Amino acid sequence: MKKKVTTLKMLSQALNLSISTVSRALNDHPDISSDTKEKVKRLAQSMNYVPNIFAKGFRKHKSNIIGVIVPNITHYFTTTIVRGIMEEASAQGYRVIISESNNDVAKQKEMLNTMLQFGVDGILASLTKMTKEINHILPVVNTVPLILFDKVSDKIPCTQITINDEQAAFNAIEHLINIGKKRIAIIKEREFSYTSEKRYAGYLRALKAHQIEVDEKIIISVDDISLKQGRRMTNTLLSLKKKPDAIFAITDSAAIGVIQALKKFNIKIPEDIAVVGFSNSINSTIIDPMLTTINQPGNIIGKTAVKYLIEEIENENEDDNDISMNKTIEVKTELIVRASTFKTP
Amino acid sequence: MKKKVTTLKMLSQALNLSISTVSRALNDHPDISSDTKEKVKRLAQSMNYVPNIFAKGFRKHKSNIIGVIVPNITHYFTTTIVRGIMEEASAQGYRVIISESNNDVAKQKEMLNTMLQFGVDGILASLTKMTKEINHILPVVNTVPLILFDKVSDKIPCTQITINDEQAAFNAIEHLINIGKKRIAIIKEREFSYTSEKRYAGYLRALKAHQIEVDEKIIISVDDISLKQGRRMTNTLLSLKKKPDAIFAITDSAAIGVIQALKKFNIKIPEDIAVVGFSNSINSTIIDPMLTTINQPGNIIGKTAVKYLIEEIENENEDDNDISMNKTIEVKTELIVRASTFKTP
DNA sequence: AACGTTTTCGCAAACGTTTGCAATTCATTT
DNA sequence: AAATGAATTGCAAACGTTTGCGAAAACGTT
Repeated sequence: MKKKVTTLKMLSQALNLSISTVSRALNDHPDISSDTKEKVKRLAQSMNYVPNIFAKGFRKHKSNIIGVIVPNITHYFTTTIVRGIMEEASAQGYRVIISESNNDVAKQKEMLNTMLQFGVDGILASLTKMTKEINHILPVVNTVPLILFDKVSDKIPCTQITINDEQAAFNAIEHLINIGKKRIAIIKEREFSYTSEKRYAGYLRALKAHQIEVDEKIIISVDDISLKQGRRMTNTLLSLKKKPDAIFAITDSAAIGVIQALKKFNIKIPEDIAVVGFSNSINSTIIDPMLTTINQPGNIIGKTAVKYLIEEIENENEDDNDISMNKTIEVKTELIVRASTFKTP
Repeated sequence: MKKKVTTLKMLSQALNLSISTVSRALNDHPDISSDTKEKVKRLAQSMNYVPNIFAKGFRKHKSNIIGVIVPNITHYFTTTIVRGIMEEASAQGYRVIISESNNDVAKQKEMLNTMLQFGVDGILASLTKMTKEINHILPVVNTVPLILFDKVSDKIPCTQITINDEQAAFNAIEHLINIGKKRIAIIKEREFSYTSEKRYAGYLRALKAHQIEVDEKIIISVDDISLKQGRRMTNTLLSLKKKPDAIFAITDSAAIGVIQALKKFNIKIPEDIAVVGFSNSINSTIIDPMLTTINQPGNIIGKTAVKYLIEEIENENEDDNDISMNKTIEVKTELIVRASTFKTP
C-alpha cells in the first residue's frame, strides 16, 4: 500500500547514468546531449516521475506559490479578481494560497506572517479598510515581493494595481449632470478608505468642472457602506428641505439600499431621483430598476497583479529592485448605464 | 540586502548545544529537560526563528497544505464554503491552495494532478457537473486523502459532505402545498447533476406524499440552469393551457429569472404563481418580491469537510483507512419563507 | 601522432530538518 | 565501590534535488 514515487536516483539507475546527468537532462541543461535528454525524458514520462517539490524548494528556495490576502472573499468583485489571479498564476506555473483578513488588521498581520512561514515566493494583497498603521507591512516588503491591488496604500513602497477610481467617479457624476441633474448627493465612507477618498475626489472634480456648488448637506459619510446604510441615509436625504435629484453611492449594495428606500416612498427613478452605484455586481441587474454602475474588470486586475508579481519574483536576485521600480497601474473602468439613470422611451 | 534567516544550526551554536537537541527542544520532545527547552525556545523567539518549511516537508513528507477544487469560485454559496474551509484549516495550522475547474472535466483532472505535484496533504473537491467518468479521480484516492463536498458523487469511495438536497426540496414543495398550491412546476437540470437529481427526488416524494399527480408537462429540464433559462422556461410554462400555480426552480438565479418573467406578464406573486428558489443567495433578497428559498450553511459545510479531511490526513499511516471508514455527512438546510410565497397581510 | 578544444558526463557537497542510536552524566541501588 | 538505570544530550545518516568543478570522451587541427 506504500505509494512508491520515482526519484532521480531510480531513473539514473535504470539508465545507468548519474543522478546529476538525469537532473540536468530533465532541466534542459546545455551540457547534456540531446540524445540522452531524449532517453531520460522518455523514461521519466513512462515511470511517471514528478519532482519532489520539497526537495526542489529546499534546494532552490523557491516554492512557486504565491500568497493572496483579501479582506472578504465573499464579495463578487473580489472573486473575479481572485479568478484572474488563479488563471494567470496557473498559466505561469504558480499555485495560489488564499487568506481572508476579514478587514481585521491584526489578522492581516498574522496572515502575512504565516504566508512568509509557508515560503511563498511573493504576496498579493488587498488591504483592510483601516490601514493607518502600516508598520506591520513594511517588513514584508524587504523579505519578499509584495504587490497591492484594489485596496492599496501609497504609503507602502511597492507596485500597486487599482482601478481609476477618481476618473470613474468623475465619469459617473458627469453622466448624471448630462442627463440634467443638478443636485447630486454622494454616500461615501467616513473612515479613511483609499477607494472612497478617490471616488469622492472624482465627485468633487466633476462638480467643479461643471460649476456646480458643493453642498455639505448632501455629502453623506457612513461607517460601513452597506445596503442597510444606503437605505437609512436615503431616508435622511429625503428629509432635507432641498432634496437631491440624484444619489451617487460609492458601492452597489448601498445604491441598492437607496433604490429600495426610494421605491418605498414611491419616488420615481430616475425622473425624480437618479441613482448610480459602483462595481457592477450581479445585484445591480437584479434590482428593479436596474442600476447604473461602474464596471471594474476584476479579471484584468488579478492578471496584471500576477504578471508584475512574477516579474518581480524572477528578477529578485538582480539588484535592480530598488524603489524606483515600483509602478502604479490603473486599470480602466467603464460606466454602465441602466434604468436607474436613463429611462428608455 | 540578503535576508538572513536563522536556522537550527545558528541556535545550536549560540547555545553551545547540538542541532538535534535544539530541534527536539522546539518540538517538545520528552527527552529534553524543561530547563534547556526553556532556554532554546526563548532564544528561538528572540532570534525570530521560523522553521524552514521545505526542509521540514522534505523530511516529513508533510506540507500542511490542503488543496481545494471548486467549479466556480464566483458563486456566492461557493465562497461561503471556501471561507469555512479557510477558517477551519487555518485554525488547525493548515494552509489552503484553491483552484477552479470551470466545470471542465479536463481541467479538473489537471488541477488534481498539479495539486499532488505540489505536495498537498489532502484534497477537498466539489466536482464538475458532468461527472460520468470518474477514472481520473480514483487514482487520487489512493495517493492522498480526498473528501468531496457539495457536488459529490457516490461512485467515488471517499467521505462526502453535502446538504440534504432531497429533504430540502421536499420541505420546499410541502411548503407550497401548505399555502394551497396544487400544480407545482419544477425547473431542473437536464444533464446528470447530483444535486439536481436529489432535489427532483424530493419534489417527487412531496407530491406523492400529498397525493398530487405528477405532470410531465410542468417538469422542465434545461442544459444550464441560469437566470436566462429561468425566464425562458417561464414563458413556455405560461403558454400551457393548464398553467402552474407555483414554480420551484432548482437554483436561485433561475428562480429570479422566473420572477422577472412573471412580472413582465403582470402575474401576481404569490397569489397567481408562487416561486421558490434554492441557495439563499444575496440576490434572493434584492429581487422584488423577495424570494423564498433554502439556506445552505456553506460555512458549516466547509468546516466539517476540513475536519474530516484533517482527521484522515493525520491517521493516514495507521492502517485503518479502509473503505468502510468513508462517511456521508448531510448538513441540514433551512427553508426561508419570503414574499414570493407568502404575502404578509 | 600529438595537441588543444569542445562536448558530455560524474563526483560530491550542500540545503535544514528529523531521528535512531550511542554516549554521557548523575543519582540510586546493591 | 561497583553496578544499574534513568535522564539528557550528541553523532551522524537520511530525505531528493541542484550545481561547481573536474574528468573523460570525442573531435578537429596542425
